[in-house]
Amino acid sequence: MPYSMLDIRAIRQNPDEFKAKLARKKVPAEVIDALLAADEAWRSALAEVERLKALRNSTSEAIAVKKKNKEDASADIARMREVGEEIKRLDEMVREQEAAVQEYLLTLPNVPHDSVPDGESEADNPVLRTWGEVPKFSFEPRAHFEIAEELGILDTERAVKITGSRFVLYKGLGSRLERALAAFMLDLHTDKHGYTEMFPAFIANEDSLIGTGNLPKFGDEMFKLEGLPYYLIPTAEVPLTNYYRDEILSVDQLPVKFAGYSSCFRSEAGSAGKDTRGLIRLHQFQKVELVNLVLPEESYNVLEQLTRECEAVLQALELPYRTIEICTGDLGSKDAKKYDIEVWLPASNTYREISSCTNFEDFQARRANLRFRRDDSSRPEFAHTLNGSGLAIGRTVAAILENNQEADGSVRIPKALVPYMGGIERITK
RNA sequence: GGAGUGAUGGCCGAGUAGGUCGAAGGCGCUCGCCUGCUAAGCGAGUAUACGGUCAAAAGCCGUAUCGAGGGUUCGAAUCCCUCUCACUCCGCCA
Repeated sequence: MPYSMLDIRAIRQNPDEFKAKLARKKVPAEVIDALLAADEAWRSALAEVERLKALRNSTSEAIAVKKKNKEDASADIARMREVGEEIKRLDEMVREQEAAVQEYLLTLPNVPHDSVPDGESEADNPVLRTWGEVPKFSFEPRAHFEIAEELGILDTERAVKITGSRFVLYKGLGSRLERALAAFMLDLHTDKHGYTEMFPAFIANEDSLIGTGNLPKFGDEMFKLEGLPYYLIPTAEVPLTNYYRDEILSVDQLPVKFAGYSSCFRSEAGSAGKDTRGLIRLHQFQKVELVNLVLPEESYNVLEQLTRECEAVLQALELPYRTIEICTGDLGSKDAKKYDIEVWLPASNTYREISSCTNFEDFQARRANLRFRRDDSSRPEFAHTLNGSGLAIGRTVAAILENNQEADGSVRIPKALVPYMGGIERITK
């Protein structure tokens, strides 16, 4: 039952190593000490209550024998009645201590991989590679939301009326473009990269969200259904990673490669005032997400491969991008190592995140109890999980509109997408 | 939403007047034997988690687990309560 993101036994054996590694994620050493103290208290209470339970079990057997032989067992029964009370009391203590240990383990962040560069913030993320030519315009490039409104393919005002701010409504060829991108990305990943297409429910339960690491810490980043233990998924990562939760896979089932299309819902708590216009930051956006479940020894190779698979989408769409490596100061709580892919957005004259590719190692697998067996006689091991956006569709739309805009306000459809647009090569007024 | 039935190990499936049941039996699987291929046959083995022991693994010891949680009891797969899920029928519905 004890799910944990970190291996408590490993922490017991090498507390200093964990303190040092977690210090890179700004976890004070005292937290590890407190965890170990709670763990010690839990284990000693557990040892005591198990000793009493063993006594009760053996005595109960003796009572059964005595009764069968018509002997008097009342002294044993009276004694066990007291032992039972003591067990009840100690069980309560064990429960409390175990909950305390779990609380620590569920809220501690993942350990960053040794290769992750040190850094304080996103400003310190090294650029790994840059692809494509940044377009030159003979005019002042306009923002995607201006282009889109003028072309009549996006209606933000009415979306606000219908729902509220940070929601949009695609219309006409805008809607078609969304649909075309989803289909194109899914086809690319299933046909070229060996993924299995998945279409999950957009609502997940609490166990699933604990499994991926969204709960208990990040509940306020999601929309919860009122009165129900359900949340709108913030990404298809949640259903896809939890697909094999509480299961033991055989080794020949690995690697698992799922490509899932879904809407993604985010409360965007704490982002007031940021990216308030356009398609960059919404409460709902669509995304094709890639999830990999792999052997531990392969996960870092797979991370490189996964990143290339996501980059392949931008290359096919002829959109300039760069790939950066996330430093310790910018690394997410769940992440062991992460690359971001950033697409060029001419209107803001900057690269903007359009995909994150992350290796969680066994962090999620522990929480989700997702294991595999190397062969029939070996013990189950935790798999490694990875995911990457391939890609966020709203931001891809924004990138196409801005990079492919023309002086007359029209927008070129990337060649690879034309078949998905029913042959339409250009969106005009 | 209404009525009913059910939930046991990888699968199927025994087991309710509480007692040595982690749980019969079968299937599957693994290893070995045997048969000049295959099939059949014979023998052995075949859950998970946690704690302890150990440098570690194996092994060994202990605890827990028969949908989940709680209760009764010296003792619960078996009795009681609550919940969840699945299936069937009715109603409703894209």
